[in-house]
Amino acid sequence: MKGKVTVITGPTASGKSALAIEMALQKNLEIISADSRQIYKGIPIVTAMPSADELAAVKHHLIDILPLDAYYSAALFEEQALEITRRQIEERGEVIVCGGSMLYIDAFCKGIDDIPTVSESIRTEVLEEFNEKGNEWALSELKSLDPEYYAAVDRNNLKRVIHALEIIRQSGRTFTSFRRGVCKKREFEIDFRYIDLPRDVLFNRINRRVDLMVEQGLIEEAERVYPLRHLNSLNTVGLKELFAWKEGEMSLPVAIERIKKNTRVYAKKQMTWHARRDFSFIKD
RNA sequence: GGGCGAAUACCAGAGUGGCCAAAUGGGGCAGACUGUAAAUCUGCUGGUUUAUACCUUCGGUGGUUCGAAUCCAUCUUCGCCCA
Repeated sequence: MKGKVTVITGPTASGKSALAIEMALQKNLEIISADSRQIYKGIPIVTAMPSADELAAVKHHLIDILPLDAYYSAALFEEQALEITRRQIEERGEVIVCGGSMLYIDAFCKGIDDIPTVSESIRTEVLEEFNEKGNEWALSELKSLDPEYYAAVDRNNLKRVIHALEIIRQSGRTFTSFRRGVCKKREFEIDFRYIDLPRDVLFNRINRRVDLMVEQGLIEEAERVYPLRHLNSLNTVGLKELFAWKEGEMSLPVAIERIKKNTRVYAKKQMTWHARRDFSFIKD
């Protein structure tokens, strides 16, 4: 089954969605969203989700479908996006993947290792033990259970250390044993398009878009989900700053400036990821 | 006109004789990253292509001292107070 996938990516606010929708309309295609936040329901404004009209005009997949407390991951994305891709290629021969979650794009194009999913019970078990015993424990535990990964991880990044411990406990094997890092072959052709704008142009777009979000009701949206603020899906630029404002940590104007700044930082991270990752394999 | 206080790196702001190229925060820049990734983590931010090295900095000038961002004199600017 040969087919073609146009992958549209780029930093936030670079105009990916508009381009994807334009292309979809032109060629009568559907869009698979590769966005780790737009996939959740209830936060359309912060995530700059396509408008209702746009969604009505072009079928979007993996967008606006998960409850805010649902677990999701790049691996799940790979699996689901590939499944949809297969169907779309059968039906239309082509599909568009569009989004700025670079890890998801990477997982889609190159694949991600098969690592067992950690059960809820083990997740909380490890977390509780960590809260009780602290960093030292986590590091020494990893050192004895998986010295190879211990040598490789950024030991300041406890989140990764803990994740490795979860995997080890879940599987009874080292985390290293799962980390193959091989690039999977895709049966379809990938037309990879990265939208690259001059930084000052992009940053102006970001600043304007944040103001626009506020006009569209960003603050109300944040207040609506405020009670759920501990959820990862809401640990998001545009919300966390408003949560901080709600907590009295900063004024509203400051919070809005912070959103702009953090969005710029986020865009830079996306640019760095793209610049440093090797997507050259796609060209052949 | 008189009195007092302040002047520090991009910004804010510590530092009040040597351990100061100067805390800390903000901002900026650069980077890591295969499992909630818009997350998480790291480095740099006076100059010298490398530096446990050298050079130039703490409003200006001139002093005191072995040594000054720190002390003295004076000038400038800015705040506040009395006229």
